[in-house]
Amino acid sequence: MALSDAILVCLTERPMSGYDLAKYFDTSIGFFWHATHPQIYRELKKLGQRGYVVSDEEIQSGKPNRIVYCLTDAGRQALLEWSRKPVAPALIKDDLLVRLQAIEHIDKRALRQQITARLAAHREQLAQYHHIRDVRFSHGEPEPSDLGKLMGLELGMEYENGWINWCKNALARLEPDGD
Amino acid sequence: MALSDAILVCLTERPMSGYDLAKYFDTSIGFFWHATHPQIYRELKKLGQRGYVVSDEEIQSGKPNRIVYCLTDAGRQALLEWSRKPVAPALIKDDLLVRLQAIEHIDKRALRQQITARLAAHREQLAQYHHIRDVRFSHGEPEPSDLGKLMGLELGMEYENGWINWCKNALARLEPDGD
DNA sequence: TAAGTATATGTGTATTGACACATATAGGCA
DNA sequence: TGCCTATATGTGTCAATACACATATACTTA
Repeated sequence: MALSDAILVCLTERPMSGYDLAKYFDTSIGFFWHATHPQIYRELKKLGQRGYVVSDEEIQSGKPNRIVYCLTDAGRQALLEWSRKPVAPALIKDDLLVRLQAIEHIDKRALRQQITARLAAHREQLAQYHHIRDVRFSHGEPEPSDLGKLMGLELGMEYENGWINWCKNALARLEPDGD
Repeated sequence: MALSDAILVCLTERPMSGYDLAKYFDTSIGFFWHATHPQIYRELKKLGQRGYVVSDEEIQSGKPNRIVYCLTDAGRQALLEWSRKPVAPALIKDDLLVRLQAIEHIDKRALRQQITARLAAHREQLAQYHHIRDVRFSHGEPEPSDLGKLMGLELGMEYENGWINWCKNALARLEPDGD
């Protein structure tokens, strides 16, 4: 899998151009999957060849024309079939944890600084999730189409909270030493 | 980065052959970084060319000879320099969360099954972390060289607990609907 | 006027990673 | 005897990913 599927998921929201998708990947879905624009443009072509999307060129004066992609019935079917396949849990795959395994062979001062920076980064990310939840989901029950997005946010919060707790404990453990 | 650095980290533990490393990547460090054996063998050659490891062939009768790799001073230096570079937080990158974004276009029954399976998988992983902690780190203060490994385990527990909480809430949210 | 930023689409290439295939031997089991 | 598993090292190849480069225009700011 998976970039192709992630794109199909995005296009259930609304028809989008490659540029739109690239921006979308930098925000909402980008919390759970990443892609650069060359990747997206190439993948869109493949999806078109498979008949999962159709493109429509929007003529624009001055700026380059937008090529807007739209899901086909075959694309929706592919998405449905993909959603039935089992998913393996993603592994953590984090540099910082790898470094920790060789704690006696690395620069401990740098390590403390990195954990401090991480703590700040995770707090900021958590604040961003809270902000999104407050502006989008604070008005009673979410609409059924938004439920998944809210659940995604909640996982993000769970994840960031876990890291924040860990960073605080880690710093407490590492502070005592002179270096 | 990073497979090369992960291998250097492993070799701080003890000299290892490619086969040893592949097994090591399936257990301890494998919680935070993954690698297949062809990848490891190729990377070891590159590390040798850079002078970060030296190899020593252990003659064995019958079985193929083991080529055991050992860190050099240059390798230790490279590890130290790597440990000073800032690390970006890893993103979550999880299929399940991507699917959730298109919740109205996927198979909801399959989704519930997948979350149920995930809950079980995360509980099992958590139990494994607890087991490792109990057998390796239950005897008072950990040795300095083991501190990082203990901290890694703790992050793993934080992570699995977050997922477990989320799965339980998610199932509660999804159950009510007939389908 | 020059520089930077946003819009919009691509190519070219290198690195990484996944996975099948290949080889060789010893030991256990049916 | 045949098959599977464990030990041990590789090659060959394709897909996925990252990143630099290329192009074209409009608008804003110094």
